[in-house]
Amino acid sequence: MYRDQTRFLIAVDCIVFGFDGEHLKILLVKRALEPEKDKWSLMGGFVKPGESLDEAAQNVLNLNTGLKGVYLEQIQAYGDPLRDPIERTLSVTYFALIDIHKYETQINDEYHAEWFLLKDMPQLIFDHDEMVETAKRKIRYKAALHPILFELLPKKFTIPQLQNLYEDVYNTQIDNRNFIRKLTSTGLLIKLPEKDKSGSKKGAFYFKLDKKKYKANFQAFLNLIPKPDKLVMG
Amino acid sequence: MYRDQTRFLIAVDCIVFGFDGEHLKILLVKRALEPEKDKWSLMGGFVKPGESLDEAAQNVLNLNTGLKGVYLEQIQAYGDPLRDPIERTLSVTYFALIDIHKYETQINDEYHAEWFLLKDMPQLIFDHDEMVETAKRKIRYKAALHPILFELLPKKFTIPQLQNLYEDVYNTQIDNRNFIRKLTSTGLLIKLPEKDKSGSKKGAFYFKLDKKKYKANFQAFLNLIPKPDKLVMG
DNA sequence: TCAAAAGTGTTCGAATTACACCCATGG
DNA sequence: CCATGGGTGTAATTCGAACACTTTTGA
Repeated sequence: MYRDQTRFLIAVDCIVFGFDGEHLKILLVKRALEPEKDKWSLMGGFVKPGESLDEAAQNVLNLNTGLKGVYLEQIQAYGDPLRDPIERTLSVTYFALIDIHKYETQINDEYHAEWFLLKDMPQLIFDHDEMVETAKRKIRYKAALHPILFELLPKKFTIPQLQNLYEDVYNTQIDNRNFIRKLTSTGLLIKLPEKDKSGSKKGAFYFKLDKKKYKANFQAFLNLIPKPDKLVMG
Repeated sequence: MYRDQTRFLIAVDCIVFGFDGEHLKILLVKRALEPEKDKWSLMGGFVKPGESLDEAAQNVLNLNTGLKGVYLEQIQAYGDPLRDPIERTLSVTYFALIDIHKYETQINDEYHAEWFLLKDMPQLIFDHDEMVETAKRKIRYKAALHPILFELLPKKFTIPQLQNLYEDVYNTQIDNRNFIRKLTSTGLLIKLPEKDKSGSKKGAFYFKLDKKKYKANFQAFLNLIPKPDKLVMG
């Protein structure tokens, strides 16, 4: 068999993004064990026998927040020998996109996770800050071409909400007429008869995703961001 | 410390691509140890204490081929509990892009790795076929936007060579006038005075990469492939 | 001299941008 | 009635796709 080979701890760490209508946020927890106990950290956990990586990530998320069936995507494996000072641990990172409103209270009550604006999040333990940077790059890169940001919104959402989201993710201003035209040309949206009156007197129509088209066209290239060439991607 | 947690074997597996002027090829080895001894396999190896993942991948490549400083990029971690029948092993895959001609003989003489056309490569062990499929998707995805395919060519190369490469990777025909125009508009190429006469009587001018611009513009979006929207990406 | 590949320009249509006004409503 | 954000159309430009002929030279 594979004698004489070293075995290592394997962890998954989740970068959980949410959107409050204005800004992208990240969900952090206070680390429960030494070292660095009570410092802010990504939510993570060790992979257990019998768990695949994807399952481990879903379990970590469920344990820390109570959420199930969340949109998760593997980002990268981090294997620096010294990244965990106690014992060498390989970490596989995932990003998670969740509808912040649906779970906001639940999270704060039952669990001790907390949302932070990306701009003023605290420093994290180990190499977690680097992981967050990579996750931010990855989400920008991917969302420039694929409609993943819908995962951050409720089932019913308005176009101004969506535009705010894109504007925050790319830190840019988007012309609303062009944005709407491109958006409707994708055929991904279904207009609902109701309006959201919370944002303005006139109210904005709700839309929902056309699930079938969403799944069928997920790999197709979008171009909702003007001149993505100027953005630094990677 | 982290007691009561299980440790696992960690491997890296490299999907090594080369280009013979006509077609993309993949470099495979005969597996040296049981189980599945002497079956075709990706080149891989266990991660050792003190080795980062990137280092482990470079070492695997160096051990199997003698190559150093190769273009390597992490693709994905595979963690299915049963993917290795002997003992659970996490595998982190990398793709490598190398100039096939520079190393062709060396590889065949000293090592027992062998180049295969992607179209008629043998079946591989474990989940290696799936890894290759993912690597192919990844390289197509990335090369549609970033100039990584240059890594497959010698320092001096001709535009027809480059076009063959793109045509093979995307299994499509590209109009040479449009291709040249887009290519020169990137400013990445420097024309050399010499010609390559091996491909035609007239001969084709050699070009080399403008390394500075290559590095500076690596993240910029290219669009050398007509209508990438129609390709399945992911 | 001719076969075979390299190299070069222009036209057309589609897609993207820039841009300004009316609409609906709650206060 | 008016302030606020939501929603709509058009013209100008840019970008990509389609397309055919001339050049070079070794055999």
